[in-house]
Amino acid sequence: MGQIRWKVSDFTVKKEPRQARSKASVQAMVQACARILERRGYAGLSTNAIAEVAGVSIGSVYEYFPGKDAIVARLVQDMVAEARTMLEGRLALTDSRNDLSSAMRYFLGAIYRLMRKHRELLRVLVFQVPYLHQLPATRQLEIELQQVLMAGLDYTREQYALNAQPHTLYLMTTSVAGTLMHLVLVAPPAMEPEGILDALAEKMTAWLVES
Amino acid sequence: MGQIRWKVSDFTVKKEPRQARSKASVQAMVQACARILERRGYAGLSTNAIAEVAGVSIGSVYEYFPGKDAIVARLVQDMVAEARTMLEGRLALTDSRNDLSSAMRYFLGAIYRLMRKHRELLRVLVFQVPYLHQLPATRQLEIELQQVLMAGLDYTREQYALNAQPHTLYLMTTSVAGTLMHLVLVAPPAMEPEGILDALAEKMTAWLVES
DNA sequence: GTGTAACCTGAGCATATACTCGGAAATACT
DNA sequence: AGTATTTCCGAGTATATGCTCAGGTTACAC
Repeated sequence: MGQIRWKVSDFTVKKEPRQARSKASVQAMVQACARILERRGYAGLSTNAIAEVAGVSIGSVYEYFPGKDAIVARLVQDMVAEARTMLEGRLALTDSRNDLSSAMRYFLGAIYRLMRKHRELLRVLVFQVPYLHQLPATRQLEIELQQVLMAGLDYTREQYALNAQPHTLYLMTTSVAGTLMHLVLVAPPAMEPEGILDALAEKMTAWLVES
Repeated sequence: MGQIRWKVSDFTVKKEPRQARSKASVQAMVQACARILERRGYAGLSTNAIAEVAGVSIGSVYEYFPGKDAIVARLVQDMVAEARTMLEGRLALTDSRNDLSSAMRYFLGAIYRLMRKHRELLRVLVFQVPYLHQLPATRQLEIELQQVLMAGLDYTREQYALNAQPHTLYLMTTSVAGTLMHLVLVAPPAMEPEGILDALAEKMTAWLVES
């Protein structure tokens, strides 16, 4: 019963790199991890492969990570950090737009482009990495996205009379996530994403205003 | 580039079982596969483990399947078959209801309960099996769900003036999928599903009528 | 009953991957 | 320059998993 559990110790670093040389090595391992995941999938990820692609020896890998899962966790952590800074920047720009619908559309577009940029890597992380949901970085991303959304709502609440039912926010996030996931990872390229994002933004703002 | 590819030969049976004895063996292997996936995850799935849990020898496994992936494919195929018969039965009942909103709610509830029933297995299949989307059974399920939805719409179109934009159907399916996935696989049990399904059904019918 | 085909067995081989460890090389410190 | 610390190396070991094959057992047709 319940999901299979992983020890947190599997996801923490063994030793903190001190010199610039070792910092570069660690970075190379994480990058190599990303490239292998993109090209060979999670099943094709091994510590030996990471060492080879990163251009370091297998011994160095175990000097800083207890295993491949810790490297994946570090990779996810870095990606979440990138997403956070990017979304914060976009949100600052969004504030200047006083139209709720266009602000929503702008925000959706930003998230879509970010996901699109890491298409293959995201596909492997979501559909193949068993412990993704239990990673601290993943949980943190969910929390922060929630906070960003709430902040945006609080801001626009002063201008519009938003009447969000308790379930509306949940339906919004899960619906948007489902559509974006399908659009980026599953839908054929023939499907025009911009028009769909337009419609999605329109529907979501309608939920907020009319609910 | 693009996703990692699997050969179709990896998913087909090696030899068709003729006697009742061997049919039972094959069924036992598929069941064992399901139990192992639920309890140990995809990483814990091996042909040796399948043979042991199924109570047959490792040689018998390779008599009928080229590898574990073929057994997983067969398992998915069986689950899709179960889902199809169940949904067809429910759809027949749905026809008798003339209220669009309650029919939608009824259908969503049926899908939710079916997913809930196979919670852990579904989680592993969706989040860990790399080739799930490329399985014939998976693609077939998507097509059939689409057809079921279209049929339901055609039926109700005679009673309501449904004005579905080209993107509305896509947004509906992906949104519902996203919400159901989160509700079943991610959301904490504390979250009350029935109320959320109520709200979801209401929103979706609103999309169909007002769009 | 006898022969044939289907079915089953499991020890064993090949391969891949995780991970160690003794020691060399580079860097920092004084 | 001398010493300590950090970093790196990679052959080697342990283990797990995929998969084979020669031979035994069961079911069925005649």
